[in-house]
Amino acid sequence: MPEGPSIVILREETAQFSGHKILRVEGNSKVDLNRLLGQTVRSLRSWGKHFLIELEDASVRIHLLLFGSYRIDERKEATPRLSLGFDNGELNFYGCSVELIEEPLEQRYDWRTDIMSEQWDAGRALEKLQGMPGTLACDAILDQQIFAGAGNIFKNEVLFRIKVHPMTKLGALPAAKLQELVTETHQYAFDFLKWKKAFVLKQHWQAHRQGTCPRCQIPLVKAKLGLTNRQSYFCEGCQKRYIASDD
DNA sequence: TGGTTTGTTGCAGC
DNA sequence: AGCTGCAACAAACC
Repeated sequence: MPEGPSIVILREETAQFSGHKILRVEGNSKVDLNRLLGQTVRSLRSWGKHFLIELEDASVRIHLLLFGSYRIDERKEATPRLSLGFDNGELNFYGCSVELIEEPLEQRYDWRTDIMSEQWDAGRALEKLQGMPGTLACDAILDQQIFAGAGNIFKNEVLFRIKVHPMTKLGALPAAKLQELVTETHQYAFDFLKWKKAFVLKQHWQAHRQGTCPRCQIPLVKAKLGLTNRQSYFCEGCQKRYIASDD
């Protein structure tokens, strides 16, 4: 469920509720759900992996984390974390993080950082990356302050596409490769969206959870690298580990 | 069958 | 003080 393109799909699937009043609220979320009752949905938005329900005097922020799920006009057996009833259907969330945002969304979120947004600013991302030469490539792609919406699949697929070893420091990358890292992360987001909608996302994985390099036909390396302890899949044959001059 | 995992936070321990 | 690593959450997938 949870990477940026999946949240865009969630936003599209729930568009029917925009402009409708919340007639019923239930759920085991710790936030005060009563205050949502009677409010009209101003807009349904997303920022990175965040799904945002903008109401009249607050917004609800849903983060599906790793295992979260949702149902539209149907229910699962489990108790919903948040269930919203409208005059034209219902929206149920399970196993997710729910938070209330009191301030205006424009104040909280910078959509230039969201890889799925029309306001995505590649130049700004590049500047941020240039300012952190010691950061590993595998950590940079997971940084939500730079690529909001990118996750572990992105990390593995983008580094494979641009033929960069996950342990390469940004400062060691040639300028053109750093630029490629930005453009391919953005490009992969829309490939992900297209393939997920067609139910063929996994078929297009070249490195993530794969055993053999499709370019070199040698075994891929599987290792937990970087600050995040997330699994990396990469090819030691074709993904180059650039070395900085001061290393 | 059960280990793994599209994620993040908070806290214990050092 | 600031880091690291783990628990917690909770469920589909191979």
